[in-house]
Amino acid sequence: MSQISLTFPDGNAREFPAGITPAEVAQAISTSLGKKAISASVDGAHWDLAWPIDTDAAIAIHTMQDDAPALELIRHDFAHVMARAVQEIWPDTKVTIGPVTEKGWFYDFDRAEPFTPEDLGAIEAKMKEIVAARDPVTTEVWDRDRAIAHYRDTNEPYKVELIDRIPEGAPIRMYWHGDWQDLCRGPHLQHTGQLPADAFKLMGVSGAYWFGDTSRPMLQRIQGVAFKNRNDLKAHLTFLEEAAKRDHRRLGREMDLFHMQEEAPGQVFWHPNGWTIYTTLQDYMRRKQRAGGYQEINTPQVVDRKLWEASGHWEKYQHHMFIVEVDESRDGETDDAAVKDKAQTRINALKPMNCPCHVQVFNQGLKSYRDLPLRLAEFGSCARFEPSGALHGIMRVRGFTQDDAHIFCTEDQIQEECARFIEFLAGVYRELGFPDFEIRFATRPEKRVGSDESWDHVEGALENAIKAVGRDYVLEPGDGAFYGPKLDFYLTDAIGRVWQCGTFQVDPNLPERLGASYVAPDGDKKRPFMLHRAALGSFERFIGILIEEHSGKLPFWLAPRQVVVASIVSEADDYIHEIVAALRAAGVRAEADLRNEKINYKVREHSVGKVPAILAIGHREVEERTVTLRRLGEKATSVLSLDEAVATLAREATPPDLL
RNA sequence: GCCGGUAUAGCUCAGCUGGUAGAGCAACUGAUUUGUAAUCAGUGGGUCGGGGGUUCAAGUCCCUCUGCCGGCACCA
Repeated sequence: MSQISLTFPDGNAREFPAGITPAEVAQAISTSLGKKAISASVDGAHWDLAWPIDTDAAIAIHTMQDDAPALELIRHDFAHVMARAVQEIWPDTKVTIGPVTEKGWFYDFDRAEPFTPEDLGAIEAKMKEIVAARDPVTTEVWDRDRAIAHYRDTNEPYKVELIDRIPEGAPIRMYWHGDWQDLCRGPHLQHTGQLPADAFKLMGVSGAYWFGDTSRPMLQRIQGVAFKNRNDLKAHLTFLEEAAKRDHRRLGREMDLFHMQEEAPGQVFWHPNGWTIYTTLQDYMRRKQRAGGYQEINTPQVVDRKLWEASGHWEKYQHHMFIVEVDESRDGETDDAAVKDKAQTRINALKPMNCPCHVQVFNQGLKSYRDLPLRLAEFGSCARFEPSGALHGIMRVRGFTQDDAHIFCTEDQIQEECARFIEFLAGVYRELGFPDFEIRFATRPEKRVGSDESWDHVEGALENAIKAVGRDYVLEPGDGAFYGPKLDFYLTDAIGRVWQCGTFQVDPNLPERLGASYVAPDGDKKRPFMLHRAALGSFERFIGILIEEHSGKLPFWLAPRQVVVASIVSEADDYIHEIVAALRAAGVRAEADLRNEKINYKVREHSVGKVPAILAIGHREVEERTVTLRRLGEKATSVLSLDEAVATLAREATPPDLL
């Protein structure tokens, strides 16, 4: 038998007979490692202890101490244990796939009857039995025909499909957890008793399409989470509870920011507090854009279908548009049948995006190459008929306002404009408290318009721009629009969710369709490029992210209610009016709380309401012309003179770009 | 859009196998003038999401529509 050389993490190499398994390697190193081993890395691949190694390789033996492989095995084996439990309880259930997810796993099933939330308890109980049984996990490689025949016999059509998807030459592995058998690429633990029976939880049932294919019947997905021990599970469940407390939908109600209702699904009714955040943010963006060389415009909401036909949206995007039909004969308010016969209905659509309207502005008058780059910005209110299942608070809505702009420029100006925009966006994000963001670079898709030379040039411009400003990017090959590449900018919020906010798209197509042109130096008319870009994305989503990021405790300058001046005794009322007036004159959003309540009550109420500063005023403050300041979330208080307090708070109320 | 769940007072929720609705907080009224996360007492408040059906009787059972929640799909 031939020998192979295995190199360990410490750099030492040892000879072993070919076909040795990691289990045997671990045993050869020491009996205790042989007992503790759960899997291995072989040339970087996660390797089952039972798989033979046939060639020279770098090897590392993993134990439960190694978090990443341990968690992967735990979650993966739980997926199988759950599928086995389900099939033991409901033998008519067909199994499909069950991959590991970020905190656990899911497994999709095909069963006529829906799983109920109550069923989850029964499944969990059965899973614990399987763990307690300490059933061995074993594996074999089968040939394709045998595997297919097996799954035909056992009436598991999804597994047959899966085998068809396994590329020629790749091993088809069968695993057994006790007597229960599944097709799986592995690796796995050695027996079910290695699973922590007190560190998993089934989280729910939902629908899911087989490989995302909406034309197929829906499967039922059961999701679970699993950790190495009970404490980690508890920590995760606590984290979920905390996340729920900072949910913008909950805080939106508690802080009286906005509401939504049935008659306008996916659209926001902003209350005074919420609208204060919105306008403060908008004022900020307006100043930033002006400083960044943008000119602000405003364009119509309701636009005749003719424009959408010209832009291509009518053909490609109609299902997402709110269509408005207007009978123009209504003008005369007549009942005259003859007039009604002549009635003409006109079909309009609410704009789902601003770009076609911006081209109309560009097209007015004659543009020269000297006008380029021309940067037209609009806080553009858009309406999109998003599918009902996509709606989510104010993060995914049907009516929203973008901090949109379109830059009309020449091909040679794209790189410079892209770099400028990335710096602009980075500055905005930094000032808004998001110094870190991710750029995803989406390149040419299969179906596209334009020559390869043109794509080469434009993609190169974007890549150079990213490099020029010293940023990294994640490449998303083939994800660009059919007319040009794009950059998307992603923020991660305080609970780890990733949101797309900013975008930068290169578009030679729409200027072409809508006949935009400029006069070039040689006197010829040429097509400009159009760059679609947004930094915040939409005010609605961005405010939702801000709320969740800060658990409602917004930075002082953005807080809708900045200071409450609360009386301890009613003799302080006159002085409090004076304080409030002084703060307001200095640009601070201040209000008085003169109610006949104890200071404890007021402090609690305004703390719950996330007011960043409370000034408590009693006899002492009146006499000394001071204020006692208490910051949100802090127990300590500090005494300041009135002038000091106004100066300090006024400074804090100043937006970051004006400091 | 699809699968599942869900809808009771302003909010959070209770209401068992059908017998015409309750609590806490909030609101309102009164008393209390109070020193940093809930002062006390009293009062009012709900066609139980909409529509239809079964039944002597429906918040409760059935159908349907709508919204919301969790996923899937979508987010050129």
